[in-house]
Amino acid sequence: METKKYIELQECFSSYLSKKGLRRTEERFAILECICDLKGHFDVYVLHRKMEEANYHVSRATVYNTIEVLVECGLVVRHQFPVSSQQYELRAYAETHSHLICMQCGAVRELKNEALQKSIVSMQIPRFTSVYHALYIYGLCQKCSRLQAGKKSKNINE
Amino acid sequence: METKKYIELQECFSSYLSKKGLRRTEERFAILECICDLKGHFDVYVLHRKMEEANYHVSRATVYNTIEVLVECGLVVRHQFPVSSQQYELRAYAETHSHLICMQCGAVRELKNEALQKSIVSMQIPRFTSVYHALYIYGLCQKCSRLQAGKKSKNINE
DNA sequence: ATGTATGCAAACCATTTGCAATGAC
DNA sequence: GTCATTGCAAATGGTTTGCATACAT
Repeated sequence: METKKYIELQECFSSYLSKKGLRRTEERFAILECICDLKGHFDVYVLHRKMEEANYHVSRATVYNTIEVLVECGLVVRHQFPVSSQQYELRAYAETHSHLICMQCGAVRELKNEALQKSIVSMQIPRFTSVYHALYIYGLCQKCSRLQAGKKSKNINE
Repeated sequence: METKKYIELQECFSSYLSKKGLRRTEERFAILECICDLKGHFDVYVLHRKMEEANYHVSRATVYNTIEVLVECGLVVRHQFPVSSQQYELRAYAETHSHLICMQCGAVRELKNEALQKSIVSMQIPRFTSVYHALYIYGLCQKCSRLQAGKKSKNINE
């Protein structure tokens, strides 16, 4: 991420911390900086490892704490329901409601579609103040799609 | 869920099991039936408890195993990235890409919008075979929105 | 009869918690 | 100086695994 953008985020984080009466510690800014370098998706393990690799030691507890603050202030997005266990739903229900996620190999790819994003953002929702959204499209990536097609033609004789 | 719909799902599950050479056990159908009764979101804990309450005992391991099969055959949706740990992303990145999820209290509400769903489904995606999608809109529910507004007016004097 | 599926309990691992030491204010 | 934040290690809790038993095919 270009320096200018990082500084904006840093300032945003800094003013959020002040506003909330939270301390501006070296660790917190180091973690935000590391996240900026990671660019895409990450989990605590990856983030923590990256920081160790850069010879910047913070405890995992601090990483969790800082991420929490970053999520609260809206700089970081948590890609999950806000409960700890995995959530499921009958597909029949779920479908009545974009990352591209391959159901086979788990690869995650981003999809940009301005028109769609626009229509989501401009949607009027009663009794809800929307802040941001995430669209996940599940399916098969090109590679797995081909593999599956291969299997299918074999299975014709079953 | 009305009986007719459950039977359809049961048949779908049954034929999937046959096709894959998996056994059609009593437990597997009991679990699917219980999921149909649950209707909305659930986790393994809730599902397992519900079955115990109905005096139908299955081990948690079996619940996990069966859910896995149900996800594979597309009857059940897993509301998460296909990795075990929570995934994060800089909001600045995530935004370039509908459940209504309250960022404050975690309440999850469903939002239906046919036009939007239609435009998502009809979207042409290169090198990806889409199967289903999930749109999460994060923000504040009415209750928390009011609480926050209350706080803000207090904080004006900060 | 064969080998998959189940039940149980132990193992695993991401995340959280408790507490003493540190350091931002 | 005060008290939030950190680091460390232990605890927690959802999920997975190993293995003996049960049962669908």
